[in-house]
Amino acid sequence: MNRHPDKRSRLVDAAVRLVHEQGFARTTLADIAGAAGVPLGNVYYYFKTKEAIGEALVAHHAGHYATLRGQWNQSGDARSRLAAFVQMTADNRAVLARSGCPVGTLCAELHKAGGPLAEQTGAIFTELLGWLEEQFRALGRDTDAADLALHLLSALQGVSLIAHSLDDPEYVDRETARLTGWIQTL
Amino acid sequence: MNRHPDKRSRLVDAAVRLVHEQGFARTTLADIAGAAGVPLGNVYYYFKTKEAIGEALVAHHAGHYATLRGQWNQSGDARSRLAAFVQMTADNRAVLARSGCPVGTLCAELHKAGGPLAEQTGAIFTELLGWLEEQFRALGRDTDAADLALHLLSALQGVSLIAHSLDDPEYVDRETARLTGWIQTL
DNA sequence: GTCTATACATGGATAGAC
DNA sequence: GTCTATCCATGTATAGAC
Repeated sequence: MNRHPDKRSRLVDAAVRLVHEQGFARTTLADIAGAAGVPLGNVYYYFKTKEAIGEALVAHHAGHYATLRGQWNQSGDARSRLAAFVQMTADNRAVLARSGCPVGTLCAELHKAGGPLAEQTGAIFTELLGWLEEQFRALGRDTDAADLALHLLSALQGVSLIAHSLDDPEYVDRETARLTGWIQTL
Repeated sequence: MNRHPDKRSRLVDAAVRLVHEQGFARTTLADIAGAAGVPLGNVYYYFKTKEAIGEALVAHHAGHYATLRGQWNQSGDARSRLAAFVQMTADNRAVLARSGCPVGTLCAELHKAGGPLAEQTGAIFTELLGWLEEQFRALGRDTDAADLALHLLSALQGVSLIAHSLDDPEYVDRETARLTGWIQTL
C-alpha cells in the first residue's frame, strides 16, 4: 500500500476529522474532497466507494490505538499504564465534549447501519479490552481482570457520551478523577 | 394536543422503534409511514417536517423516563430504587446489544447533526442525573452524590455502547452485576 | 382530513477527455 | 493519474384533487 501517500493520506486525514465532527453518513465525499484539496471525481481513483473510505477510517483508528498501546507497553508498570489510559481521556476533555469519542461514536453509527464495517470498528474495542485485561492481570487480579477491564472502558465510553450529549467537558473531569483514584486502590 | 390520537401516536410509535433500530438519519419518512400504515403524504398533516417527528420522539423518551421515575418514587428506599434502575438495563440486555440505548444512541447522533433537537435529547440525561443524585443523597452521600450519579450513568451508558458495538448482551450482564453489587456496598 | 402524484435538492457514482 | 460534467437513486417536501 501507500503508493499514493500524499493525496490518499490527505483524504484519510480529512475523513477522520470530518467524520468525527459530523458523523459518517452526514459527511459527503464532496466534503472530504474539498477538505483534502482533491477534486471530487479524483477521490474514486483512491477509493472505489464511500465504504472503502470507511474501511480506511477504521483502519486508521485501529492503528492509532495499536501504536498507543505499543508506547505504553514500553515503560512503566501496569498501574501507571492504566493511569495513562485514563489520563488520555482526561486530556481530551474538550474534544470529547464537542464531538464525543471518535471510536465510540463511529461504532454506534456504523452498527445502526449494519454491514461489515460495523464489525471492524467493534474490533477496536475488543483489542482495547484485551490490553486492559492484561494490565489488571499484571496487578494480580487474575479472577476478575476481564470484568475490571470492561468496567473501566464502560465508564470512559459512558462519560464521553454524556459529556458529548451535554456539551460539557466538566463531566469528563469528574469521572476521570474518580477512575484515577480507583486505579490507585487496586 | 392529541386531537388525532390514533394516527399520530401510531406514527410516533413507529418512529421510536425504527429510529432506535436504524438511527434518525437513515430512517425515512416513507419507512415511518409504511410501518404506521399511513400514506406518505398524510404524514405531513401531523408533522410539518421530519424534525418535528424528532421532537415528538424526544418528548416520548423524556415522558417515558419521567413515568418510570414516578413509579420508582412510589415504593422502596433509595437503594432499591437504584437497584431497580440498574436492573432495568440488565433486563434489556437483548435490545441493548442489538440497537444500543435508545436515548444514548439518539443523543450521539443528534449532537453530531447539531440543532435544537440535540439539546432536548441531552436534557433527558440531565433529568436522570438529578434523580440519581437524589437517591445517593438519600443514602447519606451528601458530598459526592453528583459524582456517584455520574459514575453510575456513565457505566450503564458505556456498557450499552460496548454491548451494541460488539453485538453481545453478555457485556451487559457482567457490568450490571458489578454495579448491583456496588450499590449494596454504599 | 386524506391520499396520489410530483417537484426539488442532495449526494454517490460513472464516463470519458486529457 | 487527473479532473469536469453528468447520470441516477434517494428522500424531503409540496400541490392539489377528493
